[in-house]
Amino acid sequence: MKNTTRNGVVTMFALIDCNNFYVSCERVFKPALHGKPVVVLSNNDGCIIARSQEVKALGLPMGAPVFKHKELLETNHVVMFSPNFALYGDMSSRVMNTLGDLLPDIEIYSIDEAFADLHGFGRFDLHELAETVRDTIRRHTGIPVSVGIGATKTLAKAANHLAKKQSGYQGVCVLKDAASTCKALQSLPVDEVWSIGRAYTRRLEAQGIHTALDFARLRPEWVRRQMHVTGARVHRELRGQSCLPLEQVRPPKKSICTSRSFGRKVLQVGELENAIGTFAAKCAWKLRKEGLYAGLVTVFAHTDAFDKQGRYYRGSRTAALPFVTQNTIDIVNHALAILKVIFREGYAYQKAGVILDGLTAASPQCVTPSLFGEAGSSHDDSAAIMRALDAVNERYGSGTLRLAIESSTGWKQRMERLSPRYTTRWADIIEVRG
DNA sequence: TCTGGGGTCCTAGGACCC
DNA sequence: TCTGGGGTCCTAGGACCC
Repeated sequence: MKNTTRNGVVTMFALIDCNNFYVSCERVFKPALHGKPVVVLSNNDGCIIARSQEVKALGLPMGAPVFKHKELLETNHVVMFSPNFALYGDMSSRVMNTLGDLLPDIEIYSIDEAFADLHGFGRFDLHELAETVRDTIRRHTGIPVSVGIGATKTLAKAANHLAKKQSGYQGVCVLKDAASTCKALQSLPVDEVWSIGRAYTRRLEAQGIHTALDFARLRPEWVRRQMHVTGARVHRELRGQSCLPLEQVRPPKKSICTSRSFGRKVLQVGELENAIGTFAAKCAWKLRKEGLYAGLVTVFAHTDAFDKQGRYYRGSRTAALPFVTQNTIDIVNHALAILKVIFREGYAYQKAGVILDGLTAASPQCVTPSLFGEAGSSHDDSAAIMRALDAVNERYGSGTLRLAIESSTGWKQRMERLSPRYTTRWADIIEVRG
C-alpha cells in the first residue's frame, strides 16, 4: 500500500459522520428518547428516511414505506417524526463549526459528514485525535459521531463504516498501516465500499468478489474495463493511492430541482399549474440564494408508477430560456408554458417538479442578450424587485409575498409529527426551569 | 387509503458538420 | 451483398451518493 504525500509529508484523511443524524437531532431536544426506537419520515410522512439503532435492529430498511410496516412500528412503540429540515440544517452547522475549530482543513461533504485532511497532524497519535473529535462534538452539540481514518478518502469511509458497525471500535477506527488496512478490508462487504452500489455489487458477486479486499486485489485493467473510470478510481483509492483530493470550496451547483409527491391524486390542470408555479418559484429563490442564473427549465409530471391499475403517463420537457435569469416571474411563466405542452387530460398525477439547468454565475449584463429577447423591465428593475421579494419573505416568513399562482403551503401535505424548530424559531426555543 | 427529495458523474448514441 | 471517417455537441438514461 502506498501512502499519499502533500509537500513531501505523508497525509491521512479522516471522515467524521454523525450517527443516525436526523434521529440524533430530535433526541438532543427530547433526551427521554435515548434508547427508544425512533424514526424520521419523508415529506407526506410516507417513507422512513432515518432510523435509530433500535429500529435498524428490528430489520426495518432505509426508505421503507410506513404503511407496509404499520404493525411492526406500532407493536414496538416506534416514535415517528415528520422531517424538520430547519432543525437538521442548523444542528449540522453547529457540528461543522465545532469540527472546523478542531481540524483546520475540512470538506463538508453532506449535511451529516465531513472529510478532513490530517497532513498537519503527522506527529499526533491519530487514535487520540479521533477520540478528541468524537468527544468534543458530542459535548458541544449533543450529536454522536463516528470517526474513520485512512490513507485515502475511500479508506477513511471504509474505516468510518467499521467504526459504526463493529461495537469494539467505540466509534473510532484508524487504518494506520498496510496491515490494519488489509484486515479491515477483509471484514468489509464489497457493497459497503463507497461508490459500489447495487448494480456493481451484483456483477462483482457473480465473479466471486465478496469483500473489499477481494475487490482491491482485482487487476486494474479488469476494473477499468468493467467499471469505467469511477470504478478504477475507487479501486486505486482502496489500494492506498489517493485520487480524490479534499475539496474545501464547494463547487457551484450545476442544477437546482424542486419536486414533490402530492400525497393525493391531482386531476385538474389548474391544480397542477398551482404546483408547478410553486415549485418554479422555489427554484428561482434557491437560484438567487446561490447567486446563479438559469438558462434551461425542465418541467415533469407523472402518474403513480406503483399503481398497476391506473394508466401510466410521464411527461417531461426542457426549454431554453430566451436569456439567463434568476427572476421568479420569468421562470414561473416559462415553467407554466412547458406544463401546457406536457399536460394530458384524464390522468391522475402523483408527482411533479421543476429543474433548472445551464446555471451560470454571470449576471445578465455580461451575457449577450437574445436578439428577440423579451423587452420590458430592465435587468436592474428585475433584480431590485427580486431583492425586495426575498427581503420581505426573509423577514416575515417564506410565502408572505408570492405570485397568485403559488400555493401558500408549498404543497406540503401531511406533516403531522413535526417537532418544534428548537434552534431557529424564538417561539419554539426550549425553556429550562430551575 | 398510504411508497422522499435533491444532487453528481459517466457513457452511449444520435444529430450534425466538414 | 457492398454504403467514409472523424470530430463535436447534445440528450437520455444508468449508476451512485446522502
